[in-house]
Order: sequence, then C-alpha cells, then structure tokens
Amino acid sequence: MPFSIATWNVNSLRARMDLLLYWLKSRKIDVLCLQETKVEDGQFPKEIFEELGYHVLFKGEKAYNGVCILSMYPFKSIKKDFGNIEGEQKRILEASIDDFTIINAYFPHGKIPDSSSFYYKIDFVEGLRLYLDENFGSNDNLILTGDFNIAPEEIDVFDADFLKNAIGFHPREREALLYLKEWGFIDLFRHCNKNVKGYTWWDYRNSSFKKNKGMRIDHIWASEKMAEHCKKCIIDKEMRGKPKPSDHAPVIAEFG
DNA sequence: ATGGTTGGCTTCCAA
Repeated sequence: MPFSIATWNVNSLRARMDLLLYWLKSRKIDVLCLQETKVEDGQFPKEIFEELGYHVLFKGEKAYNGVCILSMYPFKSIKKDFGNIEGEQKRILEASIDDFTIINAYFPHGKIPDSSSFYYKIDFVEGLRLYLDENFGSNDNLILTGDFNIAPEEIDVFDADFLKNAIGFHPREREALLYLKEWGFIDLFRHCNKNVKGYTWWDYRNSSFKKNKGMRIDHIWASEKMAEHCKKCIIDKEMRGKPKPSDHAPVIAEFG
C-alpha cells in the first residue's frame, strides 16, 4: 500500500494554521513531521487534526522550538524523552508506525560558527548518531526527518563560495552531518533527484525567495532498506510563495 | 548581498 511522509518547519503552528490546513486538504499526506510549532502542549490544537483523521503526537514549549507528528496510521509506540541530546529544548519525537520508526528532529540553528549555540548544534548532531548506534541496526526500517539546519553539499546552497563559512553550511557542521548520515541513511531528495538544485528554506529578508537564494536544510533520510521503496521525493516550493508563508517549504517522499 | 523580515512576546530574542 503506497504512503507518503512529509516534513515541514511551519515557523509557528498557530500562525500557519490556515495554510497548513489548505495544504493538507490539497495533498495526500499520511505521516507529517512538523517543526517550530511554538506552542505549549496545553494550547496545541489537537482536535483539528484528529477531525482530519490523524493520530497526533506533540511536544512543545512557549515561543520556541516544538515538534509534532501527525499520522493516518496509529502509533505502535512513542518516545518523547531525549533529554541528553536536546537538553531543556523540545526538539525530537520518535514514533513507530506500521513496520517503520520515524524520528522527527528540529536541529538547533547554531547562530554563529564557533559560538556556544554552534557547539550545542554539533553536540546535538553527534548525540543523535550515538543514540542511533545504541538503538537501531542497519536492518531496521528507519526514517530520520526534520529541519536539520544544515545543507549537505555545494549543490544544496545558492552560492557555495559566498556561504562557505556561514551557519548552515560551515565545514564543521557538514562534517557532523556526514557522520550522522554514515549511520546508514539515504538522502531521499538527492536519491530521487540527482544533480537537481532544490532548496527548502529561503530567508524572509532580502527578497531571498524571489531571487531563489535558498538552502536545502530540511531532509527526509531513510535507512537503506526503506529507501528502496521510495518512488519520489519532492520539495513543495509552491507553499513558500503563498501569502503569509513559513520561511521553509515542505518536503514530501512517496513510498510504494 | 554584508542589508533587513517574521513570529512570539514584549520593549527584545531567535531564526
């Protein structure tokens, strides 16, 4: 049975509610990972998604961060506590659905290279790799998705030379990201779209979207076994051009 | 290209 998995940093769930509901009604999304929900659990609009048929898993805080998984299929198990990796911030959720496990992660931004925020980011990425080593094997069907806040390769940014030491493309971040990927992941967008330039984030400032000055920092990664069943992976760029957009576009992977 | 937009909350922080 074919199904789809998507990720979208909505930059505030409540500010994006109309656009998100429009999007969910015009696409067929079976499992959706959201980041930067920016809403405390007590104020999460769970019922709206349940009315659409989704099972809802969320973990948030006031004003910052926050993650959510919506699934048309029931959760077989869930995990919300990743204290050693994320610290006090609400950034990671894990759920087992059908025959796979999905991890939704909102990686730290990092602010400026070499800052304390930067090393929190590096530690987060390396901590996630250690967690995977301890909890999953290469035969598991595993998806790691979310806003990674790192572009992997030169093709994934609008100007690799200009951005060579910028946050999101700094060599130290890309090194950590490669280490994480070498757990055994396939980058589904790159797997399905060889040599295609595609971005998932454009700064709100400087008319970046109009000039298409973006970065591919939101990813859907699959373990090798699971990647074999991926038929298509696209960036839904149209959503970035709508009124009151998030600064990120959704990424959708289709499996069959 | 070296500026300035957005969201949440508040007189600024994070992205």
